[in-house]
Amino acid sequence: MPKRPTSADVAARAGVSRTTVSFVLNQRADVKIPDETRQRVVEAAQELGYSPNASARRLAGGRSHVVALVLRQSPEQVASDAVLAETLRGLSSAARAGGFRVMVELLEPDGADTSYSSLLRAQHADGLIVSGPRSDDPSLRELVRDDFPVVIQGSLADVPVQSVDVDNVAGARGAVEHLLALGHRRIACITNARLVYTAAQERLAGYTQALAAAGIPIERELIAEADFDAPSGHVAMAELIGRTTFDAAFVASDVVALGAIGALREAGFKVPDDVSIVGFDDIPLAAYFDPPLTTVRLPAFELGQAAGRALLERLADRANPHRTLLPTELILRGSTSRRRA
Amino acid sequence: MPKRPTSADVAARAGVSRTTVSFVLNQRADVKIPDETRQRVVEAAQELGYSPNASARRLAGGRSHVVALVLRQSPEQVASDAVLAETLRGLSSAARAGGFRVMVELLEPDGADTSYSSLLRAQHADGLIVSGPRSDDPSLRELVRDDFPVVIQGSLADVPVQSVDVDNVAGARGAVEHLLALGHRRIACITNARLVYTAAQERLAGYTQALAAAGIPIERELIAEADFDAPSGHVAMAELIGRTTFDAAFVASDVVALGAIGALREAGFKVPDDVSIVGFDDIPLAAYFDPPLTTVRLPAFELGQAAGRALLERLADRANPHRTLLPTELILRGSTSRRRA
DNA sequence: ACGCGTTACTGACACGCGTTACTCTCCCGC
DNA sequence: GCGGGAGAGTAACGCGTGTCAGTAACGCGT
Repeated sequence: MPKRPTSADVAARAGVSRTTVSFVLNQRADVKIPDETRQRVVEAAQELGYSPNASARRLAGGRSHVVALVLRQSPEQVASDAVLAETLRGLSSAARAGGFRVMVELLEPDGADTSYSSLLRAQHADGLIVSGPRSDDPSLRELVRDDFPVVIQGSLADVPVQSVDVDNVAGARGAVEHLLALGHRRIACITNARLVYTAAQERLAGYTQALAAAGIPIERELIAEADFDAPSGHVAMAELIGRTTFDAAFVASDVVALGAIGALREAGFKVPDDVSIVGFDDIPLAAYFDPPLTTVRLPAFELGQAAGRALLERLADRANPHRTLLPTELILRGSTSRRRA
Repeated sequence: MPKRPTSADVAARAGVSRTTVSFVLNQRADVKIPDETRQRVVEAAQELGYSPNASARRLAGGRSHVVALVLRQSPEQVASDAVLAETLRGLSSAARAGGFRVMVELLEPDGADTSYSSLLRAQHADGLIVSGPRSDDPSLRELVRDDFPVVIQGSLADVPVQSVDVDNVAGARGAVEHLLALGHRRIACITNARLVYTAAQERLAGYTQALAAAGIPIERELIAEADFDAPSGHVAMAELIGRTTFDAAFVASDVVALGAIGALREAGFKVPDDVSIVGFDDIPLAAYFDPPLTTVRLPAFELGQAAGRALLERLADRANPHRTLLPTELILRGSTSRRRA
């Protein structure tokens, strides 16, 4: 491994001082450097293959130019999170645009491993994006209290912190309204996760709002909880089938919906002829389910990007909205049809 | 944001020198410090909520204790890479065990954006794991030439660098042998990606090896190329159907297989009655396809972990094998059946 | 000749830590 | 009484950069 050149090497080669090198390479507008000198420095740096040492830069500058994405989810959840990759892409894109790099911190589930706060305290990162937070996360509250730059991806009602999320309520409401418009009246709901997760609560709220607006009473027995993955969707749907009847279901996650559709098939129901299904997320495979899944598109890339931008603005001390909600879009495919006469 | 305490603050509070603080907190075995003093320092650090500044540490120590994962894939590829999350988890787990953190660098596709080499040159990271490399990547060759710590996840024939991968050839061969054992003789193959990707080449090689071993000639028209996602699988299968006949197919990716199954369904073929299908990857949803997909399990978590470990060993200058191949496992589900008499 | 402003730079410090070489004290053996 | 060694700890340097205060040279008006 060859010794890396330092700014002093560049300075020597260009015949100027280290300070000048710094000025030139950082393009400081408030210092006048003639083009001729500037040129010499740039060339010298080029020839030596110089790139400034990140650590030294951070130490001197006080900022790391790194943002960290903290994933506060269980392994199963991460594994079945079909949109994580897209979100990460969005975040990465936003970070890059601001000259930041991205770190990822995967936490062990319900571990006392709240070590991620050390990311900030050790200045490993300048800011954090916390995904899938639980309200019972003490170190998150602590960070917020100490006014560290944190953006939550998701929502957390009672913590005063900036957050970015998709409009789960409106998305779910739209999905159910679609089913209503098709003439369905007995509409079941399978949540995407247990109701300790706010996203699950919100999507359920969208469901109840839509029904309420249509003057349809909410029936407890039409609602079942799933838990992120397809197996839980299978179980939930099997329960519903054994418990009551319905001619449509809003399943608040495509992955869960796939499991649910399997249960329907096993019970002899056809989708959408016997039961219409609307999912949520629009994972890439949803269009290839059998039947192709009507679902609510979650703008995953944009979500990551919005979170990144929000954090960067926070870091730049610019005022910005406390909460950003991204719109969803209903994607019509083959898993819903008009209620049979 | 409160001012963070430094080691000098801890030293003052404990009534010792900064050096002693450093010795104690780094648990240096070669320096004798009485327990009583040690205790005082630890307490002082605790009370102040001290955590050492990562940048300063790196600068002084010369190592960043960060590894970076470079994803050299197109957005579509990343989005449909169902195992990325798992791989990341594995890498993260290995890194954490070694006291490292993980950075992620998503590259724009075929961009001249080879900036990731700056990750190392700027000492942002101590080592790199490059996923999905293309052989035509100049900056990768450059890094290898300069002897930077790089581990490739995947394979790259003519670049002398350490690599970790799943045994694609054996996995594919096993899949096809399974089809042969069921009595199938006309077996089609749809690749998981274009053949510029080595993984696609290898899986295809497994297919041809299995056929060759069974004394079955390879027919060009039984082979079609897909491109990571379900739509491409749909197209590829439609082409095959229009071109020839077969009673089984090895589809070298579950995601692609889902698209392929859709095409079969549209053409009026039943899986597995008319055509048996074996996939590859065992994505979490594979068990919930209709029919549940027989496939080759790719140990994604272990792959990430192995890559992380390999890199860490490299960084510790320990000798280690040049190439690690992880075994796959054939998962039998419902998409394959014995050939009809 | 002198003051003054401008241009084009540079010297030196700060950032927070790891680490080497060194000091000081105390005690032990002779 | 004195050399020597172990124990306990420290001063000081170096890592590579950003940045402020400062300076030398020069032009220009009077």
